[in-house]
Amino acid sequence: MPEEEILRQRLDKLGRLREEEGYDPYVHETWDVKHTLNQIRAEHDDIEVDQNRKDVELSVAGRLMTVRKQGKASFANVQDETGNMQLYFQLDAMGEEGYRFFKKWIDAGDIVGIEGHPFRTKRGELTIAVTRCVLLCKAIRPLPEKWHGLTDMEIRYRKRYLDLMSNPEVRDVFRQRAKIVASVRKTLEDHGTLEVDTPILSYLAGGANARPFVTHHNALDLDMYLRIATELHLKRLVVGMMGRVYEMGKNFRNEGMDAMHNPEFTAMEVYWPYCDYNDMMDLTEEIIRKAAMDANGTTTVTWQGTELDLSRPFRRVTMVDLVKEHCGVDFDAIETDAQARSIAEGEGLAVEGNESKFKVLLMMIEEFVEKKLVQPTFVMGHPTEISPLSKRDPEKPDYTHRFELFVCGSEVANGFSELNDPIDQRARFEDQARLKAEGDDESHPFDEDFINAIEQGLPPTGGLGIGIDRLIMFLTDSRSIRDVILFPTMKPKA
RNA sequence: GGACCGUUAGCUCAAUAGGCAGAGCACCUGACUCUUAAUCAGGGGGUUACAGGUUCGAUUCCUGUACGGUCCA
Repeated sequence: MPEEEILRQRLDKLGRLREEEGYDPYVHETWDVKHTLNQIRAEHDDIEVDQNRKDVELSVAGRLMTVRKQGKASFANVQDETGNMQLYFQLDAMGEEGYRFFKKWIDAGDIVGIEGHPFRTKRGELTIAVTRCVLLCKAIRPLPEKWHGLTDMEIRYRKRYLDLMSNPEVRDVFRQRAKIVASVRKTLEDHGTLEVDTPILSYLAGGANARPFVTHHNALDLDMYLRIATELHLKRLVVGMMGRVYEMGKNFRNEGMDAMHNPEFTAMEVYWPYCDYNDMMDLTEEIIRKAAMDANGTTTVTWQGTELDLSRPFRRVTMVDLVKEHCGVDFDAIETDAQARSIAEGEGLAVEGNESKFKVLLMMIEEFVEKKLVQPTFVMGHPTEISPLSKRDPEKPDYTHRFELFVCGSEVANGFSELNDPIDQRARFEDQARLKAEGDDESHPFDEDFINAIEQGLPPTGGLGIGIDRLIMFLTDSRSIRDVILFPTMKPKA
């Protein structure tokens, strides 16, 4: 049946309901919901077969998902946000008029208010024996198939409301998401960290190496950017003596989409003055462990068949040591860039042009190591060249006190001791500007006011960013980032 | 960006060595006072994603496009 035909039929029925009964299903504003369905299931589990507790008055509301109409007695299943329950409609209990109205006008997909008593059928199912059924809202589009649910991934993402109503387990993922987010906030706040809001719309998109989305402010006649990170604003707050601060919110990066990337995603960034990257690694572990406990009640996680043990300390190992371990190459012994390039080529890596040895080190990590980091692993010691905001390792100034956390081959967190030497910071930005001039559109922009801020004096500070969507993916065993974002970015269909 | 796969009724899926496009759910009519994927009887519902090509004939074969999925970069 064409969709318009279904709509036409339902609109026709709606018209007849208004005409013949003088009943408008869209005028209702409230229903006194006294019980949720799960609550009833828990409280009246002791009712025996064939027993009807007429002394108990129930009042619930929800969407009818299946309807089994018979002559003078019918059944249906109603769903609310906690679960679903069978309803028993019986002429004798509802009265002639109430039963007739139900049978003639109420259909699967409609929203109803129900009053009745708990009882258990001969087949043993806890059921509400309906005394009153009020049509609170009429649906004029059909439900997805009741047995298989909605399986078409495209429709599930584009019309999430259909996915949520017909696949209850999807709602559980987003409940877990809320628990994880709350848990992260609680952990941070337990450590005296203040939640703040910094601009999403900004005239400079810094704090990470990524291409921003560009928009335009008409009144100012100014191109503006959606933020790619919160870092530079949060560190200004530390300069301003706000102490420990964090922000959890959306970042936007103008890049490809796949199972791990959505153009808009949720990140949490936190900055603690007088702490370093080791403290941030400790904090990362604490946040993740507590989130797992709060969401799942355990620190053992299975993601797509791989068991992850979050209870043990996460391994901490430098990039140089990882390349030594996985490729047998000692970068500390490499003198020149050319030497590094030829070694990488010997390992089968296509190195083009004049990559520095530090860029080659990064490429080797990405190519040969990252995928193998299944259990949570802090990769440390990133080259200064690729870390324009990180403090140098005083022992090895070409490297920084930085880490990234990898889980199942994916980056979940990134943190470092913050660079607070304003002279060095200016030089790093100048390097980035040079890269930009050479055509690198992911180079970090030069932010003069940020330099001014740290010229005022940024205390020694540890900073950390966590990819919240990815963390949620691992804790909810979700294959794609789209499964943990309610309305993922989709290309328009037509 | 590349490779592969998918797109048939609102939903879940069939079908043809190239020959009238089918089922279940949902929808409409009727029967039924313990059903639960209710059942029974009847009915309506299709530009087979879109655009071309080959052919007497294309949903099926070919080319392209769109959207989606999986893997790779």
